Amino acid sequence: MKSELLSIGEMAKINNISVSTLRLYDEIGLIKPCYIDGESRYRYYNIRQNARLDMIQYMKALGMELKEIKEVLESGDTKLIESILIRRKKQVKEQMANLNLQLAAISRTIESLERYRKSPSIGMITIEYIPHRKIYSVPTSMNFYDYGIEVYENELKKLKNSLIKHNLPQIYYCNAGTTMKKESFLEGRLESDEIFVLVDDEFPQGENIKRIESGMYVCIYLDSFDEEAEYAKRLLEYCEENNYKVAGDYICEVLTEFSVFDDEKRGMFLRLQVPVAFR
Amino acid sequence: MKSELLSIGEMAKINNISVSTLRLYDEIGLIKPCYIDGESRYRYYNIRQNARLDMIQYMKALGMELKEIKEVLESGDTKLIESILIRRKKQVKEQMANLNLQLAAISRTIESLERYRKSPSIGMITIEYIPHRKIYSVPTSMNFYDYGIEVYENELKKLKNSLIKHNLPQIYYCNAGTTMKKESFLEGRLESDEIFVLVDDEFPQGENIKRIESGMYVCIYLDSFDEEAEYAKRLLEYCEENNYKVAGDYICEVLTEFSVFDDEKRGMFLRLQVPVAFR
DNA sequence: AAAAACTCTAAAGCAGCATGAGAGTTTTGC
DNA sequence: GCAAAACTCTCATGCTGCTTTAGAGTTTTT
Repeated sequence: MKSELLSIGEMAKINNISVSTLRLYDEIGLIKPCYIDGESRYRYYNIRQNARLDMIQYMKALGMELKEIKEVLESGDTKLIESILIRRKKQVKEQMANLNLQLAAISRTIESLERYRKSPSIGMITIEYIPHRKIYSVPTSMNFYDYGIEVYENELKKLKNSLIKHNLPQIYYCNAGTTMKKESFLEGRLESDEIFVLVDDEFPQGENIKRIESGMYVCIYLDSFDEEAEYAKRLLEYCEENNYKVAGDYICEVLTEFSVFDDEKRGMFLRLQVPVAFR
Repeated sequence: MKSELLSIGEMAKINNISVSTLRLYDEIGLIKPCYIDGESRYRYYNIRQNARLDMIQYMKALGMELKEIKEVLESGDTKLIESILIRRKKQVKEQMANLNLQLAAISRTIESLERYRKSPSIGMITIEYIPHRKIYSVPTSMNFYDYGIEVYENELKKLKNSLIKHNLPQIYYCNAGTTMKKESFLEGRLESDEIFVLVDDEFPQGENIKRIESGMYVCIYLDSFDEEAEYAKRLLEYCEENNYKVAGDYICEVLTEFSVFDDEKRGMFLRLQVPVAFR
């Protein structure tokens, strides 16, 4: 080895990069060794080439693609770098916004799982204070109680498409639910009114956003949509027996939904609820 | 087509997903069509399978890998989801931290390019107020002025390795520089003292971090290290002629470095500077 | 001179799809 | 009832930025 020349291994070491990466860069023409042995085909670099390699690593750290880097290095045009960087800046900002949403969603999901484990048993009736919530909702176009799960799935799709159409994050999708007018509930008629997803404060304001007021709710827990009718009836009976006055619309809330046990049925944990006033 | 069954295209459409993605999911066993025609091999789905597909999309939105999703769906274990999510949460936080650094670096670079275009011509002497700066520096172990660019490159590598060793972001690497003691400068001896990178307020505090005070500086601009000696001499002469008292150490600052024009030499834009006091 | 360390080329693998070719199937419109 | 349009099939390839592996050859160290 000549004293001024660095073998590929040495070059890799002092630049904290792998040998194969250097070979790749050679191949695509990002940085070519300054000398290649005619017989052995061994690559040799000059320490001055560090400058270029630094530049490459710097641009990479800015999130530029190798192709872009090559283009810039070949064109020698700082305007080009700038336009790429400005574009990149936008990208990064978008990514950050997405990651923020993701983080919030992950936290919600973890909480949701925790809640699932600590939750009361099926059929249990509780009286709870529930803080206010925000929902993104669309009215149901068919009463899915009259039909099967297929219609419910359809309505759910409509909700999702509405989110997509309005360019809204779909990541809230896990905490869904439906509402029913107080009157329908009191008269024992099952008539769906709206379908919704719970959203948090980070969710952009908009037309389909509503607030559900905080308050005391009578709740019953169950784990399948199939039994909603029966449990809703029990809920109503309980209110009547105890003379609780139903003070608002009925909500069927999906607390946790992890379809992990079955291919076709939603594996759920539900809470039916009505706000009550005491007298 | 049977009325309850959805073709792959329909299934794709209502779920806002591509046909090829569905085929992929089938292949890897994430979600299998509920019926496959024996002759045509056409895939048919049931609308109930939306639940599972939703779950998949939700988990994907949380940043989980398809492999992990499959594992979870097969095991049916909520603990597994949770452990994956907790891991994922850390990842996301790291990514956000990185993106923040990236964003700052991109902004710095864009500014740097702007400055490059608006900068005074080579050899021009200016008297400027320069705000305070923070640097990450290591002492030079050899006086690179006595040797060639190779030794400078070596010192630069040491600086970089020091950053890596202390697990610090390397993204500041573009704005480097060197210092020289006031005494050396005044006596016309070129003796390197430290090599540094400029860092901003987001940079973690640590042992090698120093503050360079704000103040009035006499500066001279140039575009190659090779001429530093000559321009430093001019700078000194200028101070003497005008009776400016040198008030601190000499700094050679790399304002912009884009080695785009040449494979081997650092294509630079430099500002030599000394703080001065007026009397 | 043998052993250890290094380097070469060429190919495959990774994730999560997208795209395309060429052949077969189902639906639509008249 | 039949052609055309639309859809679907399988299989293969490509994308990014590398990493890994295999098998063969070269340098350096002992």
